Amino acid sequence: MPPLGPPDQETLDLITKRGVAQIIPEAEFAARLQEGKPLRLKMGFDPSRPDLHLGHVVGLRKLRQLQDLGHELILIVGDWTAQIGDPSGQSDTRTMLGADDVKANAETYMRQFFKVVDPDKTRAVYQSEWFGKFTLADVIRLTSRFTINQFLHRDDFAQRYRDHRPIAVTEMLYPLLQAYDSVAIEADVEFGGTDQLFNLLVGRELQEKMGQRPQIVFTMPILPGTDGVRRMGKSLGNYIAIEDTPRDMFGKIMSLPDGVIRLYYELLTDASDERLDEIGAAEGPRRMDDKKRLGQEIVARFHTFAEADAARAEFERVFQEREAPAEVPEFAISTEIPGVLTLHEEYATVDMPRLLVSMGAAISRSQSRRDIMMRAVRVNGALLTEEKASIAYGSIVRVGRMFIRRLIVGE
RNA sequence: GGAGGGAUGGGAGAGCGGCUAAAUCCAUCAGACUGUAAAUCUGACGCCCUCAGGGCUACGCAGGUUCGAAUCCUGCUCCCUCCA
Repeated sequence: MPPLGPPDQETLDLITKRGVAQIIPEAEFAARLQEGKPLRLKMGFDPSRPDLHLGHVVGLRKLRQLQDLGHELILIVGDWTAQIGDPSGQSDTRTMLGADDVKANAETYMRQFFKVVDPDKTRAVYQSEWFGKFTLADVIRLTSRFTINQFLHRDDFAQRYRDHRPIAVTEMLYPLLQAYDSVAIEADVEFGGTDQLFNLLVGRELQEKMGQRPQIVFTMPILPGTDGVRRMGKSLGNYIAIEDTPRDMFGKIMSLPDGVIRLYYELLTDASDERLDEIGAAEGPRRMDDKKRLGQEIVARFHTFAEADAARAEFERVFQEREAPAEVPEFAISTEIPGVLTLHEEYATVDMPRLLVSMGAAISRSQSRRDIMMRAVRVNGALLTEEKASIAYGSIVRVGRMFIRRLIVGE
């Protein structure tokens, strides 16, 4: 590893300005980068939710940039905090994950994680390394360092308190545990979304109280999900997963409201500031082209360039030209399949609503009927209006935009 | 320990004896349009059937009152707030 030199101004700007919400205190962060030794970068991870999406990638890219300067990432596997649940989420009671589940989830997580972050400069540690040994006395000592008043200032708590909505005692513990993690690993910088600000600051304060150099707090903007409004999150169903197929990843990006494209470029790519301004100002077809390029770039990062190009071509073909995709999944029919009435030499007579359920196009016959009534079902491009139909083998059945299958004869 | 409030469809949230498969909003799905799986507009949105009609389930759980209950009563379970 080359000796750590201070970053040049350009790199420093990229790290501290681009896709950053707040660095506290900023001057000190710059100073620490000049110290010439690897900083310990801290990032937490909730092992009950091992699926990474683009919202996480914003932070991971930042970590990567710093790793490339020689700094070291310490990933905290939050096997204890996961049981509490972060207050910023909906307050659902969590069940305790078994050690095996945690481990399996952690592995899944790492597989995705290292698509962005450098594994050679990453160390994963489990909270149970220190909390496993914690005694009640330790807990009391820890809690005694803060007041309820401080915690009630946290936005989320303040709001709920004002609205007379519940705040669980354990929720108070969450920031404390997270803060103690920083002490345990002697973190130099902790990263999180802007919603994490409070927790990160508690860590900073606790370190100071315990005689350590307080960590820098580094927050990043929250990436909106595919609805363009709410934060990207698995529970909200508006996420683009790192492991989505190229087709889905591209499609989901195309389904983003136009208004957030610029932000996506800003938080997820290295596009120059000039380019960002262009994107913000683009109108008409150019806007769409920017969106397609974004899709390609992101698909390429998590898959390959070839797949990215293919995803774009496929999208244009299927959704713009309204043609059948290059590869249509097949569905084999036989008399065993509900909805198939009789098989003839070259065609089959079918009960369409029932067949569509068998094919997975709809969850119930009622739903299928509605689809047919709403003119959403086509066979080889021709609108299907009757429930009883004769369909030639090899026909392409399409329901809406997304569902498409070729019928073949199977055993 | 005391007082009070609540549990309704994927979510939020109306309804408070029949006109309620249950307003409205969000989400979802479809159609039109288009420059996209953008935006906008329109429509659908429990399940089943021999389907312009019919049937069966459904408003925390279990009973009850009633010709009829998400709506009233009783008992349970769970949740929340406030006061101490």
